Amino acid sequence: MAFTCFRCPVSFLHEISDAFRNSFLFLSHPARQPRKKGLASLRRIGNAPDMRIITWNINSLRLRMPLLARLCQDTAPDMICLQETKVPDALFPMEDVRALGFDHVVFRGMKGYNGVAILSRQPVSVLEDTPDWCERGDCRHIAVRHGTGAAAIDVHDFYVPAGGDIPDPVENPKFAHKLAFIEEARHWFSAQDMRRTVLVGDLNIAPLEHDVWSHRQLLKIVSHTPPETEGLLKWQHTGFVDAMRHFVPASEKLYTWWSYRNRDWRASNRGRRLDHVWITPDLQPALRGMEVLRDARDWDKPSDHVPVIVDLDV
DNA sequence: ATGGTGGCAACGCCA
Repeated sequence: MAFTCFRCPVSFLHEISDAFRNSFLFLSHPARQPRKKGLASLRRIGNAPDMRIITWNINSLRLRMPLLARLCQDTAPDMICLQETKVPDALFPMEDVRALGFDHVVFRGMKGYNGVAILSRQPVSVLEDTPDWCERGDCRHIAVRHGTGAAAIDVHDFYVPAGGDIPDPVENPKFAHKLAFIEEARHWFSAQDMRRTVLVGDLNIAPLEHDVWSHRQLLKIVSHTPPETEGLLKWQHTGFVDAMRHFVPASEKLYTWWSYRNRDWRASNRGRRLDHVWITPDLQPALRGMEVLRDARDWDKPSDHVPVIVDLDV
């Protein structure tokens, strides 16, 4: 890649136009597996949804490929939005991902850090007209259109900068970058005419009091400081509603991340809700269920984030 | 108040 190109290239699996090959591919993959009973607690009503989307900061796709396979077996998602894939595009494990039944994959990765990917069972097309946030060439956002015409749904997958340790934009350039990122995102989305849009990802901010284990003790901790939480809510209010809080009242604790640095994450339960699912209000009637897969935090060599599942009847 | 762990990639960064 030329040094002058700050934009990471978007790579995607070429559509296979031949009908015979399509049907062969379809048959060569296991049919969509039944939803497993382990999700009995899923906050939903009725039978299988039309579309199950999962967002997960996987913290290295290649290292945790077996966990991704398990996630698919257990939950049979239609689409998975990953963050922190930590894999350059040239090394993306396309064959492994296809073997899980995702024939339509888009990704934007770089060496060592960041990286996002969307895995889909059904065709998607990349939304090309998205900014290079803060002109960094970071791989922190990718978006697709699923379906066509009036039934189309746009899905944005974000990995917001963590922001370092010191909550001061003057002292800490990483914190300044984080604030600039969410401000730029707010501006961009406020200018969009959004319909049937889902925004998911690791937004690295826990905006509500009960999105953290101790509101008082975390007010000066990056991820829960007022400039971040206010900035994130302003971004959300450009046209989204919080789909997770649609199911879990704001008065109830809700976390998606537990630090590696806690000896017993479940006992101490010092969690934060850093991962989010937002939808435009026209999709609110389609909301069928949501689940934070807490058990994934105890899988072998876990990510510090757990998957969040949302079911839509679209 | 401090330090605790993990991934990547190379003996330090980032989270």
